[in-house]
Amino acid sequence: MSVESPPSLRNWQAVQEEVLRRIHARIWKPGDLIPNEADLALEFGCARTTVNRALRSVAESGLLDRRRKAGTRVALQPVVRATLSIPILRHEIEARGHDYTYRLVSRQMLSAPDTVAATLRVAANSELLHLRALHLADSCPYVVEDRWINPAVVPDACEETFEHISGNEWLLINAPYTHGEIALSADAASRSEARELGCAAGDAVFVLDRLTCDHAAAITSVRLVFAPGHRVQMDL
Amino acid sequence: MSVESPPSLRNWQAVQEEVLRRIHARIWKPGDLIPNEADLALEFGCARTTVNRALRSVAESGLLDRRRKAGTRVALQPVVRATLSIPILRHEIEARGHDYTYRLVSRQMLSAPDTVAATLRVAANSELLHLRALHLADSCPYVVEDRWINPAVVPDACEETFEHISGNEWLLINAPYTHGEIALSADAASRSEARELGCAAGDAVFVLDRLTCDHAAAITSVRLVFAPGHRVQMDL
DNA sequence: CAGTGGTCTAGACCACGAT
DNA sequence: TCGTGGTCTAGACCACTGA
Repeated sequence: MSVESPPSLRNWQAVQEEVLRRIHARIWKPGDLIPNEADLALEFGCARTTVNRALRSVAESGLLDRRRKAGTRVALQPVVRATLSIPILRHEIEARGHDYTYRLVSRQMLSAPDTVAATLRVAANSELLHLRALHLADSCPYVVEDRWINPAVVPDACEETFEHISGNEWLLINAPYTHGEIALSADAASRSEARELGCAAGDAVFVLDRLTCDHAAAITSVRLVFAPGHRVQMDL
Repeated sequence: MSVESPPSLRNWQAVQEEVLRRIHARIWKPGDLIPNEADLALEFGCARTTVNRALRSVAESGLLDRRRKAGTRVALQPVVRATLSIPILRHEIEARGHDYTYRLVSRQMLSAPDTVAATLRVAANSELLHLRALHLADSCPYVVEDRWINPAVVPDACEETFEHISGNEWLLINAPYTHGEIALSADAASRSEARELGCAAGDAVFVLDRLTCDHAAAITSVRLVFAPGHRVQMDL
């Protein structure tokens, strides 16, 4: 008597695909309440756990809204989420098939300028380690790295010359962080950046500012200024 | 006789925290092989499933490398991953506490220029719907939207005037996609962009190019040119 | 081949939160 | 209050892949 008895979907990926198909085919429309996990498990012929895994995965991608008791709804306005992978600069350059060169421009202990002190949440005029370096791809300037390191958090950094390894790479290996912030923007190249990157002052450059922290303490802040034409790619 | 009997970690978040703590405290160093799931389950006093959930979660964040038979290792060079949320422009502006205004600049069926045809993977000279619009925050230009829509995939778009709803919002609601690509870059504002954004030609502007597809078919490509000073923020 | 992670199951209890 | 998703469990089988 049953109207249908489709082949069982026995793994969570198959369930996920079917769910995506239904959303996509508008069988479940934006805003619609979809059946609960137990019912879907019955329909699909699998355990509720499996349905849960599939729905959780779809929800993480933003297409479903799930709330206890309220049930699961197709998202009304799916928020586009894209994951940006930011490899170590050397790897990024080598992965593009270029030769990587690193050149340290300067390394000094400096009294923190106000803006930097505020960003790193240290007292004004604290002594910080400042690095400026250039990363090159096939001998062409690729990015300028301008970095402040908080020696109170990573004292070992003061022992490192940074002549043969970049702050970027050294810190990623030696200073695990718990959280941080990234900001992307476009800016006009300053005179010094232009000189280092081999472009004209005022040229539009892609800028990445990053702050990484270990619990409450700021480890380092960095400003990466990429040569004109740089693109960051992501998949949806 | 047992050397230790720490309180059980009974949920996967607690296990995850302990794992992160050990990585962070260098108890498990980069490159180290960590105990297998069964052993950890024993140690933590929970089911292997729970350990699996925790380790999978940490691995997704990039701090662990997991391979069958080879076991789980602390990542040698953790790749930084950050998730970028790209809301509907109207929501983005309203979320910042500004009044949102939308202004359609032009809407025409046009023969696809070569570069656009290549991007959307349609025949050269195909008829495409082209939109150009301005999104304003508190009456200040915020972003220029320049969009090409493939009517073969979303025929309904031809019925829409786009005078009161942006392509950005209409498509997100009416044209579910399966995948896509995003590219971020910095560019110099063109003469027309500068006029529309109220800045000077050549000013550095942040640009987001996006292509969204439904299976094999390209739905739309869009170029968003943000007013100077725009920043995109992400958390780590 | 054998050890590891990947997954499924059936059942259970719990936390949240809409009503 | 009580239905829903969130999670844990113990056990099982499987897929991959290093040795």
